[in-house]
Order: sequence, then C-alpha cells, then structure tokens
Amino acid sequence: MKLNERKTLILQAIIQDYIQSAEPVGSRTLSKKYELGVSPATIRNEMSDLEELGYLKQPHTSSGRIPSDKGYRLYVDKLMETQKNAVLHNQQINTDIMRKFGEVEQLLEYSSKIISQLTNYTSIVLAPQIQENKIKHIQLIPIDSNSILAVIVTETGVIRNPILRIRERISPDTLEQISNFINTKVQGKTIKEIEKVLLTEIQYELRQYSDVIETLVPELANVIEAVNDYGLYLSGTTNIFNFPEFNDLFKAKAFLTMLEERQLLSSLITTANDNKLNISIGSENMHKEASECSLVTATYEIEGSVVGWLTVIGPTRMDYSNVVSSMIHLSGHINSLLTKRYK
Amino acid sequence: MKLNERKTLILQAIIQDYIQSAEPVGSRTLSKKYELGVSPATIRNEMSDLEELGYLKQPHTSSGRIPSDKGYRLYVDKLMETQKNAVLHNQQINTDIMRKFGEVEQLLEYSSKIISQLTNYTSIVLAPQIQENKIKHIQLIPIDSNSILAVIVTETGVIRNPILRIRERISPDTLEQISNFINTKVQGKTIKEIEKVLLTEIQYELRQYSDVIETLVPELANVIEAVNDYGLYLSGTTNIFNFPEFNDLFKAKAFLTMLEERQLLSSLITTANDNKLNISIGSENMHKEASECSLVTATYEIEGSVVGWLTVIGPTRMDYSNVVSSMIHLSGHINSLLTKRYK
DNA sequence: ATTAGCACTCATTTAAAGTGAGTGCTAATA
DNA sequence: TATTAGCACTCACTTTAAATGAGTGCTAAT
Repeated sequence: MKLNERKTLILQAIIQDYIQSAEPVGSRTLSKKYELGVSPATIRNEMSDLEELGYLKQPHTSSGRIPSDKGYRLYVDKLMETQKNAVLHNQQINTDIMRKFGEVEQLLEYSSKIISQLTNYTSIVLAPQIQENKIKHIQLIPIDSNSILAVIVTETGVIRNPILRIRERISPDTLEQISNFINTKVQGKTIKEIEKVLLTEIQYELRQYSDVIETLVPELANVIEAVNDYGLYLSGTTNIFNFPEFNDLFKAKAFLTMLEERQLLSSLITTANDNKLNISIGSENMHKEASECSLVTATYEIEGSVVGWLTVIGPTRMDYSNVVSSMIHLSGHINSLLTKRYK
Repeated sequence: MKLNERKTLILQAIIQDYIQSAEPVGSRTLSKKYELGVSPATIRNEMSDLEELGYLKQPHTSSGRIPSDKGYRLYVDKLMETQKNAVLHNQQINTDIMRKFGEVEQLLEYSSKIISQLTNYTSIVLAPQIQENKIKHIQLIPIDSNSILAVIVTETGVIRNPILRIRERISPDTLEQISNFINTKVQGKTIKEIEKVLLTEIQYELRQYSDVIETLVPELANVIEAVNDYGLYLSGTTNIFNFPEFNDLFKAKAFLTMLEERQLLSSLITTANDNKLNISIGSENMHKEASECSLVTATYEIEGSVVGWLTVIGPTRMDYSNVVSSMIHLSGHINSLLTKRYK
C-alpha cells in the first residue's frame, strides 16, 4: 500500500485538526470541515489504511483517529508549511533590551522568556558548558586577608568567580605576579585540559614565590572543577497546564518533575543534535520521561562553533509550524547578537 | 465563653490529627484516638464552642471540623511543641559540602535544596539584595579592545560581573588607575548610595585620563543599576503535588504560577518580618494568592545584620513543629558558616 | 455537667440507563 | 473498479437515582 496524494492530504488535515483541537478526528467532521471531495465512508477507508501504515492510531475502537509519532514525523519532514511570520515576531522581541545585556547569561535568560512567551510552550536554554570552553583570562583579586577572588573569563563570554580561601596573607604585588604567570599558562586551554597535571606543574614552577602557593593552587584546582554547572534557563513551565494532554495531576507532575532534572534535560537536548534545527518527537526521545513530549531545538554559536541550545518542549501535539518559525527567527537573532559581540 | 483547659486539649488534638491526615476530624474518631476521658457527645459540644470562638470551621454541615487560620495561629503560638530533632537533621546536612562553597550564592542554592528535602515542602531562599549592601571592592579588568569586565564585590560576599562596552581602546595601566580611583570613591557605599550623582562626580574628576571616561562611567552607572535581581532560589516546587489540598489542577497551577512571580514572593517573605523566625498563616499573608498557604521564614545574617531570608512555603495544614525545628537548626548553621567566613 | 439515643445532613460511592460521535462491513451505485 | 449510502455495533462519557456512612445537633435520661 502506498501513500498516495489523497492519503497524504487526509493525513495532513487530520494532523492540523488535531494540533488545533486535541480531539480525535472523525471522518464526518473531516469531510465537513475540509473540502476533500469525498464522502466520510471513503475517508474512513483511507483512515483505516493510514492506521495500517502506522501514521495514525485510535485511542479506542469507536473513536476518531489521532496522529502517531510516525505521523508527526512525516508531517514535520514533508507536509508542514513553515509560516512566514517572522515580521510579526520581530515586533515582540525588544532588540534594544537584548543588546543591552552585559553577560551572555542574562541574554540567554531573557531569550528563554521570550521563547516561552512567543510559543506558549515551555522553553529551556542551555548555556555554554564552561568546561568545554577555552579560557580567555584568569585573574586573582585579593579580597581580604584570607580570601582571593578568582575571575575566570572564557572565550564564549561566560564568567565565573569562585573565591579561594588561603591561610596566610599574601601581598597584592605577589598575587598579581602569580596571577599573570598562571594566566600565561592557562590561556587558550579549556577547563577540561587544565586538570590537575597542569596545575601541579604551575605549583612547582611558582614554588619560590611564597608558601601560599601550596594552598592556593590546589584550592584553585578544586574550585575550577566545581565551577561547572548545567547552566540551564527554564521559562514558561506552567504553560503545560494549558494543554488537555496534561490535564491530569500525574502527567502534570511527571512533566514538572522532569523539568527539575537538569541532567536529564541536558542529555535530551544535546543527544545527537548538531543540526541548526532539530525536532525530536515523542518516542524518538532518549528518555522515557519525555515520550509524550516533543522538543524543537536550535543551536547557537559563538565564533562559528556551537556552544549552546535553545529549546521548546511541549506535547507531541505541538504547533510545529509556528514553533519552528519562531525558533529559526529567534536563534538567528541571538546568533547575530553574539557574533557582533565576539568579533 | 473561655478557652479552658479541656477545650485547648481538644483543639490541639484536632489540629495535630488534621495536620497528619488532611481529613476533617469528627468527635468519635477523636475520642477513640486520643484519651480525652469524655464521650463523643461532650466533644461535640466543645467543638461547637471552639467553632463559635473561631478556632475551627466546618467544610459542610455534617462533616467533622478543620482548624481555621486563627486555630493554627493559637497552635503555633501556644500549643505546639518544637521537636528536639536537631541531631537527626544534622546527619542529613553535609556540613563539609556546605563549607566548600566559594560563593554565598552557591551556599544558598544548596541550602534551599536541603530545606525542601528536609521538610518536604517548597523552599524559597532570598539572596542578599545587592543594592542594600556596601561595596567592598570594585575592579575593572580589560577583556578585549572594546570590553571591560567590572567585578563588584559586596561586603556580604555577593559578586557581580557586568561587562562594560567601550568604544576606544584603553591601556591596562590607565584602566588600573581609573579602577583604583573609583574604588576609593565607592568603597563602603551601597549601590543605592552611589547613584548617578557620585558617578558624575567621578567622571568629572577623572576627565583628564582619557576620552574613554565619557563612555565608561555612564556605562558603569547603567550596569550597576541593572545589576540588581531578586536573587531567589526555589527548590522542591513539585512537592506541592504530595498534598491533597492541591490535588486539583487549578490550585496546583495557581500555586506554581505564584512561585514564578519573584516580586510577589519577595514581598510575601520580607513584609513585616524582622524576627529571627516568623510564621505567616493563610489569610495573614499580604497577597491573596497565598491565602491558602503558610510561610515559615528565618533570617540569616552577615556581621550582625539581616541580609536575607530562608523560607518554607506549603499548605496552611503544615507540620509547623517539624518545619520550625528544621529551620531553627539550619538557619543557625548557615549563620555560623557565614560568620566564620566574614569575621 | 455529662452522655446515650436518635433523626437528620450531605459528600461520596455505586449502579444503571441513555447519549452520541465514531467505526467497520455490506450492498448498491457511478 | 472506486465510491458511497445504510446500518448495526462500540465505547467513552453523561445523567440520574439509590445506597452508604461519617458526622452532626438536639433532647431526655443519668
């Protein structure tokens, strides 16, 4: 059996209708609402075929059809028309506000909010993973007699400032020299690369400076290791309550609990996902917790390499067309802002 | 009518039972479960009196009684015994982990998690409001030809690092001199105090240094103003699903939506709340969104002044006794860690 | 002052009947 | 041969009614 033009048309109509209504679509409704030129009985036969082909399924014997994950997949790959509503969106994004952000993190947090407002789904933004980034600059600043602030700036613009505890006093001049030396050693390296080895080396070479080195460098090592976090911005989490598929306390709770597991989210988003735009539907997701959700993920880049992800998560019955066009638009916007900043 | 000893005893039993069961408490149940030495009929009479006095209410005519907000108030003020379970908790808090945190923010984030785990309610931690804090240190660090990293350290240990954009190049030496000068001017001042006035003065006095000053100082002013956020750590938000009073999509949604409004939470917590430990019950809360919730709030201090709040939010049927003892214990712990650090 | 007894209330549970959107199959039709 | 009208059937959902039971308030006896 082949997917001829009429079947395709009917499938498209069913998916569009279901995305809009969240109700199983029946043959009579379909023939009344859409001008398909055939009777409900014919549509029923076609629907039955589409089910056999795996594009549709039936919640129970005497109900209408709903799309399967395979159906959605065909839809997003072949049938869906991406709306040209970029202009509309442009008005909603306050570009001036976005340009103002000093730190990448703030820009991302704001972007997350914008995405969830634009799409009415939940948005997750993954910040650049600091461990993968090259260090641009490390500076040690004395704070008081027993603490030093280490400012770590990466090439992607992420900044961390762990505080180091030391036992003995250290003069600002000495600290500056130490700071400069460390800088020459770690610049251009990623945090992963630094590791203990390099730091031990530094500690050895600096040993003449002061006894302080013995506590300072290991402390720096500890702190650098701990500096990584998942850097994840969530927005619009309560939007989930708008969708009938989550009108059930268990499902709503499961969804919100999933959102609290940063590691899970992170792996959902980054797994096998180097495309500019990726759609992952229901059972295609690697975690069963997300098997009733779809994710639309766009990457963002700094200096040509992918450093993070913007994503929308919602029910598989997602308004893909709308979400995709929003994401294309917004990720383009963010990329151009980031490029301007780092060129 | 007066609240004699027997009435008090009955009230206490009802509240304890209801906190545990979430079911309206009837006279027969009460007489069987607790050894009150009187018959259900007598208890009924007393209950009727307690309702008249406003300590109890009836969901409907033929149901048992549940405590009113006034009843809970009496309970937490007079009847409740704070458990001496500090030792138990101690084991659950990994003090070594807590000591390790370089930044105050991380300590607070972790504390929030601990609180929600310990109590099984939702926890909110309010970070020190940076605008109210005195500045300990400002340092300008060159990043590249058109951006400067401003590191702002407050006396409460909160660190911010906005990036300043400048048009012209500036030599590291000049920048250091500027940085030092600004430092002498702003040290010990709060961000609020700095305002535009002081910065205009600085700009005037520095005018000979370089043209850069004309863009740099206003940029600093902008960025300092923007630096404030609500600094709020939420944890255990999905715990709300464990309570039957939120076993209703509308209520669950309303609660979670409330948690997303940072400004509202902030005012709920800080309003009229300078006590070491404060309990705010249902309608006592200033926002109607929280009229079915109770908050238990503890302060934390740095160098003797209150800089932030730890709070637990849950249904008015909260296990006050347990929460209070957890909070006393944990806030004491955090305070001692902070004191050690800043003395 | 306390309590046993009893009629009454009302949310909740259970069962049964009715509704309606939708299907699959068959036979008639173009 | 493809399409369609007709019809019996399915099944979630709604409606209605009756039964249940935990609890009350009131009254009269202790």
